[in-house]
Amino acid sequence: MASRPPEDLARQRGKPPTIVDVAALAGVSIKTVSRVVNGEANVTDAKRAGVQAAIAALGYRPSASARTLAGARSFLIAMLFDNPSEAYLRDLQQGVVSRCRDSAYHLVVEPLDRHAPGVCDQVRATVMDLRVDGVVLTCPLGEDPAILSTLRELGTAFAAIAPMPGSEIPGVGMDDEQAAYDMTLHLLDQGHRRIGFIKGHAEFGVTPLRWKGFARALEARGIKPSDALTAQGEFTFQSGLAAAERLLSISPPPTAIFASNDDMALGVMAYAHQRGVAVPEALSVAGFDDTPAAGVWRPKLTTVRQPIFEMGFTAADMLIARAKGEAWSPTMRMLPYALMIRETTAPPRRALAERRAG
Amino acid sequence: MASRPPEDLARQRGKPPTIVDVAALAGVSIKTVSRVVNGEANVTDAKRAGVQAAIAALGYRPSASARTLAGARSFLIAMLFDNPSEAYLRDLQQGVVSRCRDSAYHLVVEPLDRHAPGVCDQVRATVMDLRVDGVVLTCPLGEDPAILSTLRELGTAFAAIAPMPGSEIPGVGMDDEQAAYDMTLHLLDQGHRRIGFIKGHAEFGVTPLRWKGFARALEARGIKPSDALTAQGEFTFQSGLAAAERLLSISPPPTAIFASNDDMALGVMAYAHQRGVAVPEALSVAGFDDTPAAGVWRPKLTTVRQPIFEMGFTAADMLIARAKGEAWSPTMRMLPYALMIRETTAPPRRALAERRAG
DNA sequence: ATGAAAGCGCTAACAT
DNA sequence: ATGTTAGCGCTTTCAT
Repeated sequence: MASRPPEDLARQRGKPPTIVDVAALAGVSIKTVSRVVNGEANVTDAKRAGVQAAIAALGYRPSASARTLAGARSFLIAMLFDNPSEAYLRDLQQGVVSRCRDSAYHLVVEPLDRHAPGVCDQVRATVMDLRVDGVVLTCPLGEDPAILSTLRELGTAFAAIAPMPGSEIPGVGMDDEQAAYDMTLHLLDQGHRRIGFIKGHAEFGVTPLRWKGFARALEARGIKPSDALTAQGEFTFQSGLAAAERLLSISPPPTAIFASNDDMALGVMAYAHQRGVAVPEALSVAGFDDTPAAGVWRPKLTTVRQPIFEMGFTAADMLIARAKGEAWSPTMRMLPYALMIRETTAPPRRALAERRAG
Repeated sequence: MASRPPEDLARQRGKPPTIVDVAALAGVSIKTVSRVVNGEANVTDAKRAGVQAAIAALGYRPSASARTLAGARSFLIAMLFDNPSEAYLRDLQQGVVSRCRDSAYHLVVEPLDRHAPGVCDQVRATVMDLRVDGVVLTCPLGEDPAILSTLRELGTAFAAIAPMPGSEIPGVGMDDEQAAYDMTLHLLDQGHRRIGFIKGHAEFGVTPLRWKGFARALEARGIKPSDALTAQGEFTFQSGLAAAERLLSISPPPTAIFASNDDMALGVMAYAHQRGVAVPEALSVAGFDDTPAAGVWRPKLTTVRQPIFEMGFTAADMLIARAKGEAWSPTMRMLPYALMIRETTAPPRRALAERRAG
């Protein structure tokens, strides 16, 4: 008997169209359809147009599984994360997905607990089950030796968000140190001399960077960074609040506090509120990130705008380009940041008084 | 020549192990390996153990693509969303992924703009590219006719988060109306009589439900809900702040405000702070959701705890069960909620004075 | 510039 | 209880 029975009829309704259906409609071989779908050369314009028409008519979309099995790519990017900031995560996801859409890629998310015993197995499972084409490592996962070595062992491409500069880890970041330097200068320029600083979570690579930028700016103006005016935070609202409590209890208290991220800066503002300390009149506050909340709270927070969406977009771009076989330069790309000077920073009272007198 | 050349040697390093490698190592056929992997019957304990040992030794994980192509499932769940609350989204994702892990399933995320012209194509692309086994519809997507019909057309199973009760949409939710009723009763019991209410975004199904619960509780105590004390919100901090401004400008002002979600309740607190209105002394505030911020702000927000993580978990569970061929009852599952009575609700001043007098 | 044929790694249907 | 065989829908050679 013939080896292809009522196949084509059976396809009428039910399962989605395949490359065979498209080829039949367009009157070409499946290889030509494949060429058109993948934007390859060696197809005449007429045939290409015909195939495209057939694809549109059938609403054809190639099966990612079949492509994965036959080819070498899965059309899947995985994003690994263990980060406390929901807003940060959302922006990143949005950036990655936005890049994925143009190339029929999709984003698989993998929330992790980096201190749990089974993390590496989790990572291995995701990569091996899905054969993902690349992995986006949300900070601080790009600094995790266990995860990094798991990925390298698997031979999976990855791009870290804000990896340590000079660490040779491919990824996307910004100049955290310079940004912190700039923001500190802004505070200094307003006349602040006693500036409190809240460090980020110790496990994040950006934490020492932001601190360094802060300290360098102080020193540029002949001020020695003081331990008393430095508090350890964890990038959470709660830890910012606690740090503010400590910082504002010393005397004389700082006239400004620079927190290593917005969530902590918001915690500082909440504590100041509680204590009746007026912001920015009695205390200036600066943050880092420019989360949605920063622009919405009153007074509006002065902060550093991180290009989070763009970082996600760029990381996905690197990974997809590599999967397509384009040149892969495992380097760190730097994106521009911006100081968002809003309402929480102003000259300190004393400086104000002196200026009036002067 | 023999038809299987140095295949097995070539596999030494490089590509991941396949079912053939496992079968060879265990000395069984690939079908037996498949049976073990899929937990099917008809394998002796000895063989099963041998296969499991081989799997462990090789670090074998079945290729999802191959399984998809051969079988009928993709081991992928997609989550579609267009929701303003980052914290909500994160909890949901965590819930879904947590259920996925036991079954080698993974989560694909698809942020959408439900008012954009191309949404349905986006949905179609995700489902067709990946042949996802199920879709989680984050509210308010479970009420979007266009998305719903696209999914039905595609024959894709879906579970909505908080679909309208009685709408026949399968999913997971809680009794929003009853929860709002309970919270309102709490306010009433404390002596409040003039209670402001901030409605949620008009496009969300829960919005009229929460309002109804509020109104029903008022009426149970002989109070007529008043338009003047009702404000329209959009589930954002900003809209809560604006609503508070309007509500607190009428005279006499309400002694309590019940916001339809936490972000808006936080906006109310921020406005009250700005105006020097003490919470809860001069104004009680209640929210809905129990986001992380609710337990961390001072004073801590009284709110309704939504089982968001559990909803995600359950939705994934329904979808995975269906994909496995288990019984699929396209119904709405109800999960329990809880009142979190914290620090932002207290008897109103006048009531306090009366009690003292009494 | 185009196509034919051979798998990719699995599961399903059917032996045994 | 176990194994054999035929695809799933594509991409990859390799012809033409």
